[in-house]
Amino acid sequence: MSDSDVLARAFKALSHPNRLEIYREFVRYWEQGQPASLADVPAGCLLAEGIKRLNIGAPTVSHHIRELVDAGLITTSRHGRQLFCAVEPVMRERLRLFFES
Amino acid sequence: MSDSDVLARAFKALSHPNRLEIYREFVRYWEQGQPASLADVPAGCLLAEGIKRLNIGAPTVSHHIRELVDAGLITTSRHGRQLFCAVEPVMRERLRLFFES
DNA sequence: GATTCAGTTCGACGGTTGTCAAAGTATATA
DNA sequence: TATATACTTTGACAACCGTCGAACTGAATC
Repeated sequence: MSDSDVLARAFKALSHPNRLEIYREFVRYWEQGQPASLADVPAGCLLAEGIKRLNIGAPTVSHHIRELVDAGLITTSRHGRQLFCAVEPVMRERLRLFFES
Repeated sequence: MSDSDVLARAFKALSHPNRLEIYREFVRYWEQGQPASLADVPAGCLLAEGIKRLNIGAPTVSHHIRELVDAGLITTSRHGRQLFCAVEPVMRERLRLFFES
């Protein structure tokens, strides 16, 4: 896959307002050094609020998250029945560099 | 329009490999301090090569350029019958900052 | 083991997108 | 004025996308 294809795929993943908002929510947690779960978690790292506000169903969120993963923008890990998502810093830096002149 | 909507629209404009390649071609000229024309120009600032290689028709290129303009990524100016395109630095910087942590 | 919970997969539907051919517009040139 | 150039507009069509409801999976809890 060419460089342009990789970048275009990442931009496509961020090209829908809802998906972009989901990514931003993960960035917020990531900047605090915490992964985010899709559901409420007792101790601090709850994600739900930002995503619940979007008013989209669970299947749609699941679909969006897979696109973010496939584009290399985030990674996921499973703890019990919860899915935790974390920003992929290498791709983030790669995208930042694309806009640097 | 919200911040996320503006960003999502810009990412959408860059989400297709052909359109991304067109934008990159403009960036190349812009970094040399030159606007780029869609057609061959005798004196240096010819754009054609990069875009011709994509093998898409003129109507499609025209359509892609309008999307880049509408997304605020480039500006255009007309000189005679040629259209010159230049990167919009403010939007470029805004996108760079989005990926800065 | 039955039930709840957190997320996934499937199938479907309406809306959007990338592309082209054909026709159109506006500017330059002969 | 006639012709060529450099796009643009229109209309069409296949492919793709975001969303949902319904059914499913696997892990926790009763």
